Amino acid sequence: MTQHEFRSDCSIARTLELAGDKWTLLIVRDLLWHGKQTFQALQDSAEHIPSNILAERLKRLTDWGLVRRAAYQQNPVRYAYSLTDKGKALEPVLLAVMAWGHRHLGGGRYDPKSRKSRKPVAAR
Amino acid sequence: MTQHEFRSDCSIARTLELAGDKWTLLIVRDLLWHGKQTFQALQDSAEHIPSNILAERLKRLTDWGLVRRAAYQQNPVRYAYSLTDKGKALEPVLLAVMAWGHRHLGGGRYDPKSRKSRKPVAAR
DNA sequence: AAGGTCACTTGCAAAGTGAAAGTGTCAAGG
DNA sequence: CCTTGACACTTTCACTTTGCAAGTGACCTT
Repeated sequence: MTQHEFRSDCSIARTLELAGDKWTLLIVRDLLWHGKQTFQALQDSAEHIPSNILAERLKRLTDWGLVRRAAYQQNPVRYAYSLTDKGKALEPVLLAVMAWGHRHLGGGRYDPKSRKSRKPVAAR
Repeated sequence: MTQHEFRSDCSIARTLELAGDKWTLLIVRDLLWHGKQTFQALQDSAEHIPSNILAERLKRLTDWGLVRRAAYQQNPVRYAYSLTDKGKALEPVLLAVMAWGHRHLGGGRYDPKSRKSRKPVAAR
């Protein structure tokens, strides 16, 4: 991990320096829950992340040790991205964010145990 | 709340459209845990949020119904910001983010029950 | 040789960010 | 009465980030 000057000691402030944007947690979501492993697969998600942003975020997540990149074949070389333990440890964050968005923004819900998604619901 | 076109049905993607930046959750943190109520108090936090950003985020949080603004005195008018139930419901998100940042980025920890902060710890 | 896939990279306009200074309201002090 | 000061923002502007589109290079299939 690159050494980094944090704004403050606050764990929340620090985490937001890594993941405080509209895309990073979606990449983690796809790696953790939706079996996406390749650049292409990540790019094809419903939210249509621009490829330059995806490349930059994967680099950052790799630098910070949440993601690793490995060639899974040669000729042609193809890479698989996967979460490290540090990356997988974000699951409770995803679950809490999802629960809030489901309850208050009417978004869908995904159940990691059954690996199934439930329909969204009207916001209250 | 302003009607808003969400990128997708995903609850996480939706929540990130509201709170996917480096500041929003810190404002919620200060309102929820640190007794900050005024613009000034929020601005004086350790992370030094720029005042234009603070104003814009408070407006957004208010539009989305997580925060309310009320004059607590006249002559001169002074405003107090506070969280609605919808805003308070973000506490589990804050807790999960904080736990991750404490464990993996060496940030400090705050205990809502005792209202005390613990020292940061070296990252592993 | 031509076309296709994958994994990015580049170019560029538009939007967002942040430091600093400014505005308007009112109260208190000299 | 006039200056100073607090509070709650707003404005300005340089700089950075974002996002769309197109391009690149490696390699494979037809």
